Amino acid sequence: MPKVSEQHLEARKQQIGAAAFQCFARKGFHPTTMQDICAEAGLSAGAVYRYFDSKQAIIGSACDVTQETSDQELLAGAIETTDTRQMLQGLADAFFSRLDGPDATTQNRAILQLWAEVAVNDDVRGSFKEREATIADGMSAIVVEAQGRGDFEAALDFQSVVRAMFALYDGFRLQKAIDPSIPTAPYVTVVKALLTGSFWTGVVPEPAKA
Amino acid sequence: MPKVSEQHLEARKQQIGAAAFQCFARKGFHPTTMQDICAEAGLSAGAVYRYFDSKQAIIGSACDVTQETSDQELLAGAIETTDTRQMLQGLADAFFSRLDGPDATTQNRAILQLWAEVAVNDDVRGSFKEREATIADGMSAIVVEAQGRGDFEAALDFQSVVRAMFALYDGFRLQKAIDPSIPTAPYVTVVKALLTGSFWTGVVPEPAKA
Amino acid sequence: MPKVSEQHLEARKQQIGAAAFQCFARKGFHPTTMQDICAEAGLSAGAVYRYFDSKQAIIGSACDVTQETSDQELLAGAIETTDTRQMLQGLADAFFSRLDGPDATTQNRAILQLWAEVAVNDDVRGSFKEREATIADGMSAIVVEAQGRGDFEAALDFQSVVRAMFALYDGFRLQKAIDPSIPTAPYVTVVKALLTGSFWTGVVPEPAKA
Amino acid sequence: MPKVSEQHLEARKQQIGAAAFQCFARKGFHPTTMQDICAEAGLSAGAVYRYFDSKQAIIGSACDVTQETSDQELLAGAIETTDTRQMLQGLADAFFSRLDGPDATTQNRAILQLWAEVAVNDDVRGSFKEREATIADGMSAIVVEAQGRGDFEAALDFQSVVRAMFALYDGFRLQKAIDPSIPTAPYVTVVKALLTGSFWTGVVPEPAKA
DNA sequence: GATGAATGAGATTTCATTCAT
DNA sequence: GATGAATGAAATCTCATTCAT
Repeated sequence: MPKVSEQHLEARKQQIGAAAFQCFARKGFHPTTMQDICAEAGLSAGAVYRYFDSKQAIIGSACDVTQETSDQELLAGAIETTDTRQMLQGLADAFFSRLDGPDATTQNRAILQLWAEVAVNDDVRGSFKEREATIADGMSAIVVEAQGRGDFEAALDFQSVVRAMFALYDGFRLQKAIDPSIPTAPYVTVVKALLTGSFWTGVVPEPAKA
Repeated sequence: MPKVSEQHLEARKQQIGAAAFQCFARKGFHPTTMQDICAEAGLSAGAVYRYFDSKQAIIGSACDVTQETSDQELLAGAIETTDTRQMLQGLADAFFSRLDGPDATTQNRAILQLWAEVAVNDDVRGSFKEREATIADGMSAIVVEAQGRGDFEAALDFQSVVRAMFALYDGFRLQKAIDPSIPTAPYVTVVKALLTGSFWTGVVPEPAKA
Repeated sequence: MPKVSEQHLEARKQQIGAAAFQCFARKGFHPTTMQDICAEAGLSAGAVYRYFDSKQAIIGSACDVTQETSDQELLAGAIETTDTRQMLQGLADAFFSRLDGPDATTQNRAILQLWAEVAVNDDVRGSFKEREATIADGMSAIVVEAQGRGDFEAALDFQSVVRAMFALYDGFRLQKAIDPSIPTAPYVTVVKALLTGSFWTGVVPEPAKA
Repeated sequence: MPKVSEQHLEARKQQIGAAAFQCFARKGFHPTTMQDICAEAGLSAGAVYRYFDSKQAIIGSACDVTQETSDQELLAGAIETTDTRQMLQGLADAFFSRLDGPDATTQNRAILQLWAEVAVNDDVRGSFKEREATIADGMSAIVVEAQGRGDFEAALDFQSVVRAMFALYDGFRLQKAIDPSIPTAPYVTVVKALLTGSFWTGVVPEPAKA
């Protein structure tokens, strides 16, 4: 009966992964002990090791899980919208709404751990960059499109524009990880204003090349 | 002659702190062993423990050192400029130039470690938040001023504006920590464009409530 | 089946405690290393720490174990005897016979370590005094009884009489700890003589208050 | 000028020895660190090592110092008294008065440490036994004399009698080390009573072999 | 002679991992 | 499949001792 086994195996991995995730968000990867994970998962050490080869493997798995996989879908939906402003606002709402969920703080803190690990651990950096690249590609397409439509200044490096969008998201996530009481809504308003031209209300000089 | 001793003590602390900083940027706080730090500092374990009570103390010290203290000066200089655009551009140049220094990558990676630790370790969170608050206050003054001058949309929550500025900085730092080859200049151009109204070139709707 | 586990746990604690006891008697508490104890117990460091939280805990446990618990029974038996002389002789035989057992020297040396520790370590002093008090109470009852019967000089402070009895026991134990070859029997004879009036054979003056 | 040097050297040794003694009484030999001793003596580590080769040497020296050297004189004085009772009372007063001096507790606790060490450390055992033997010899002479005079039961093993006297002294010292509040006077009364026949007031049987 | 910074061996303790049951 | 006792390498930290100044 490989089906049952398969399912069971997947379920257990899930269970252990979720437990580990909690622990990691709470204490960080390295201070978390296997005992912590076992206790959180309600399993014995032996059991955990049946499903994961090592603590590193659990960390690796947690790193993979950490990044939302639905990013793609959000982007795919967005690109069909041809009104740039509307699309940006939709995207912003979609992305930032994830920072207000019930376990957003857990998520955010775990992601901080992930970033720190990625900066330092070659094993997880690879897949991290890959995933980032995928989303970045999706965003790039959107940015280029908007530039084509004449909504974003065409002279700007589109990759840097994508980076700025990422930064506005991740940088805020960082702040909420450290202080979860920060309200999301007014921040999103500012982000929308920045991206859609209602932030700066002063004089705008003639384009560089006049 | 306590002067000599005092100076020596400070110098050694500096030396050990710098060594630890390197290690932390390279491996993270917890995977770094005292041996690593001793080797990097060229000292024996006993010597290191004459200057720091524990590894935790070294981490704490590194966390304090990590944040640039010159932020204040930059802001102090900026607030005297009354041309908002010019001021923002100056600020952006000043801040972002720090991400291209010779050991910027070390700095950036160490800061990732710091963020991760702050999210998880009450002992370092306190002083971290304090320092952040100080800078945030400086920025707030600038933002409020700019809103007063009619350069930033007055309806925007000024705290959120500050957060967005932080995010644009820290979020990019995160990216450079993970991939140091990213060029800073085009990103700074985008940031300036965002903040000074030359990013969005499409139609700008009438203010929400006209 | 918690029974097995419970029993196992107790057995292991016993085993480790006994091993530690040997080591302590051989080298003293502080010069004994955990390695010594592990080796004596035939266990790894990790195993030992599953049953005791720290070396201090092992010392504490050894201190508790060190004092014979059967003292009470001896005294309980004694108090039923109404012939003071016979009772004292029985008690002396019972107590001192313990100084000639196979591992009496180990015991004696361990007790020296205990005394030294008690004088210096608040943590173990408490329970030590408690246990001593219990035995002292038992002895006191006997002494008061004997005074009531007119066998011991009534004017003597009964607590000091008890102390003298303790001293005759512990002081000899001290000697045997240092030189185990000292024979017990002639010493016991002297003790009996002292307590039952056949030691001093010279003139006895009239009682103080004549 | 060897004289000055000699004197200086002796003075420093004294100073260090006294400091060490305090520390030992307070914490025991092994938990006492060289730093403790240096601090107590008001000297640097280097200075201490100029006068003592090692910590062991300091312990050894402390062990030598610990035992009162005036024992001999007391005994020498005593043996000239021909009234056994008077002599015993004088001896008891002389010896026990030492347990009430200002730093008697320090002394007592240090001696506990010494005993524990002697039981365990061959290096100090030798000189300890020697010194004990000297005093024991002095006491033996007194006891034999008293037996000759018909004051102590002649059938008793004189060495065991000496041991009993030691025990009454050391055993009480042990008690005072642990609880310094115990009063000495009533105890001495009991000791005198035991040794001079006024303790047991009941019927005394005929000598074993009549 | 004196200092006290430095050494480095060694002590205690933890924890990822294994394996007999 | 699951358990959890056992392992032992490795980490943090201490402290007796030395030696340049």
